Amino acid sequence: MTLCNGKENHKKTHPERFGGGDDSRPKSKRRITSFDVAKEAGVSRSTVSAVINKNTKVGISESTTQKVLSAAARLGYIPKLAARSISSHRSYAIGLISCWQSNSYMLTRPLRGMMQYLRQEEYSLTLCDLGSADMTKSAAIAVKYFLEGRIDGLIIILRTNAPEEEVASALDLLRRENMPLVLVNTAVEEPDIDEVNCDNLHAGYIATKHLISCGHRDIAFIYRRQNAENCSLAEEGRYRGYIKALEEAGIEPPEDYVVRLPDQEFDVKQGSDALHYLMNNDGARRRPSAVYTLNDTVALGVIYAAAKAGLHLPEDLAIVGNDDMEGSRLLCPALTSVAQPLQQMGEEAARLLKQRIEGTGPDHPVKLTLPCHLVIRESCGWSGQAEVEREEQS
Amino acid sequence: MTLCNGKENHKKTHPERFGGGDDSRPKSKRRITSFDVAKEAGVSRSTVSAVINKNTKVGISESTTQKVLSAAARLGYIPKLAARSISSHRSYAIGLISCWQSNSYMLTRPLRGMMQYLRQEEYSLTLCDLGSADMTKSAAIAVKYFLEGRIDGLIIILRTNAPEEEVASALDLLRRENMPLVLVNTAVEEPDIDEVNCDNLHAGYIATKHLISCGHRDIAFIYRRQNAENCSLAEEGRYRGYIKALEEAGIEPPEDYVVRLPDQEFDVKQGSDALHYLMNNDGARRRPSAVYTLNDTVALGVIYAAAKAGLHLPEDLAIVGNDDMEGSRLLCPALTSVAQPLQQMGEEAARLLKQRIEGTGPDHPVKLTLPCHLVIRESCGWSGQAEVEREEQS
DNA sequence: CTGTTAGCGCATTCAT
DNA sequence: ATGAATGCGCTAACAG
Repeated sequence: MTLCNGKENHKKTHPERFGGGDDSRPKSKRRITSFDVAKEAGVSRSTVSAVINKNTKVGISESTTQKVLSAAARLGYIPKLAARSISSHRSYAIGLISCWQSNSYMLTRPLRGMMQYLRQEEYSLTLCDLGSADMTKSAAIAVKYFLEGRIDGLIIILRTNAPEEEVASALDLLRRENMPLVLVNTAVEEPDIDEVNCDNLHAGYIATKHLISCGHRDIAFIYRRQNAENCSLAEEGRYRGYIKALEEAGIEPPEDYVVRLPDQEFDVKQGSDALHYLMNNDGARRRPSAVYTLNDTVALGVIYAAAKAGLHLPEDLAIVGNDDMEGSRLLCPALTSVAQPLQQMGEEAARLLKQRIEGTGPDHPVKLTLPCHLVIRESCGWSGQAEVEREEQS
Repeated sequence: MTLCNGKENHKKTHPERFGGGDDSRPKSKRRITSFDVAKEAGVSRSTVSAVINKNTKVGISESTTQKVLSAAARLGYIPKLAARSISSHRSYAIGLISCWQSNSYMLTRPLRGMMQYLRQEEYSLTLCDLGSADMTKSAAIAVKYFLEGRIDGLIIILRTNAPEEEVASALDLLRRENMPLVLVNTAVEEPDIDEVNCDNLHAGYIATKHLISCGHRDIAFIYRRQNAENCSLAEEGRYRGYIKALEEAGIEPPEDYVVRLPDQEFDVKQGSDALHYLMNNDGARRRPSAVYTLNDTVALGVIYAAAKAGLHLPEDLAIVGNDDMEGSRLLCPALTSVAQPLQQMGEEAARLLKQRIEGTGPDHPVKLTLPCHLVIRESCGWSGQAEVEREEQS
């Protein structure tokens, strides 16, 4: 009878899979348990458990620790997670919900950071739901996993434009079960939950400041807001940074250079539309000589439209994007863009969640804000160096 | 004392999270167990277990089944996975290894199919390793998860150009533990393992046939092979389809129109290089009027290079890509491409794996080959309709 | 500092 | 067709 394999007709179906490997790694019939390790090391099972779990509450002598560890290694002992789980009430797995589709860099980059961190911490990552239109449904899945004991906590990667009420009701569902939670990219401030964001105000600030450094004064800003009250923190932050940089340079924030896109999926077409709007301005002032867009996809649309309108970049129009999307460096001209530390955000989110799960976190909700930096390429005609370094360090 | 939450200093740190939700969903101190359901339904625990697990081996009367089900629903009974796991030797989770980076469509599209299917089958998905350069390392992680009892089986999404020996040794590691396995995108044929692929021969065939239908006879093919012996099945298949279509049309396969890229990461630059090679051909024959490339990224490079060389697409050069990458429809001209049924491949892989885990699969290894279809856009100048439909149905 | 005892919640024999 | 007993492998509270 083979381990963890209820049906043995595998043996009949794939005889090749059972051929010659048995002598190289002698498979005992029985699973190695903590009992075996205890016997081998000449101690008790609870001592083994304490050593394996690095339990500091009960002091184990160094020599005993080594005895147990070497015995475990000798026997190839791998603790059964289900058994640990049933008595420790932990699954050593965390769940992930992303409001972004599975191919979005807003998911994949943080994901890398999470996996890297969790692997070294002996946690695994279970996908709950990706790119769902209905956050409440996603939350329900996570709740089920939590109640089953599949996951110990949850990271949620939010969209900046997620409907406020939907987020609130989804979070309530999770709070009700007292599930450890960390939010990445918070759209709405939740005072009682750990959050990891990047410094969007600074993003808008360094982007705009760079354009000013390149000699521009007529700088447009393209973003999106749901409505006057309910705008996403991320985009509003970038807007405020844009305003701040202009004001510092003594430029009056030009209201008719600010384009508010309708609230829908980002698309290159939105960028084209925005540029057309800016070009056909009512003539009260010059057309902008530079644009900062809330992301690179929209910037791509601006580039397309500008090329079609016969504008040469960056001479006729300078442009800065946001997010440093893959592919932005391949554009003509290669796009200057504000990079978010997405991988690091994922790692920090995982770290915070682990602390919450294990109760080792601070007594107050943690609000992490990580710095962005500017990736300078060709789309603004910048040729300097010093400025670059200064911005990147900040 | 709250459920599944060892530390209660949460209560101290986030008092808001414990405020008013308690009356809406009365949380009993104790977890609802099968014992409670048995008592409520007036039956025994084993009956509850049999009903919940739809165990057909032991016959339960319809009326008892209903009694149990309604009692379970009334109490909000959610079986503890760890407990089920410890006695059933199943985790109801499957693992995923992808040789592709987390943002690659070769991972994300199948992933959608898997998650959708697994959710309805009450399995969860645990990420083992994504985009690792070292498959043996990935396999070691999966083995650990399997031995811990975190996962019941594994789906591996392979790269077409993964080194043969590395794949073999990684698979040996997995086979040795007798782990249920399904391969997506097999680079090397493994006679004893279930595999899901798309019909790459047909992909090359319909792409080339389409170009012939557009009136082209001088058709180049850009692909990549590691060496003469060890070439990936996927790319070799596309090559064979290309040859087949040419031969059917009475065109002699032109050896100097076949470009073999060096074995490295795909890049637009490779596409540019390939076109330059084709353009500077030794003059023994005309330059090709059409190109089929093994994927859209390389096609993008060809488009760039063609534009720089002053060629107008599709008049001067027609082009068909492969994979129908996101963004290919946004190119100028919008790229005609062979689409793989990646999402469906993921779903089928999950289905096969579940069968293997539960021992309900066929007695022989399953080799699924799913059809590709051509997505016709502007890059070949095609204006017909009938051909499109025909290809898509095949 | 270490060993003994007692569950955890479920699936799975076997009896009935 | 159903119920009672047994064990899965581990952790945690205790006693020594």
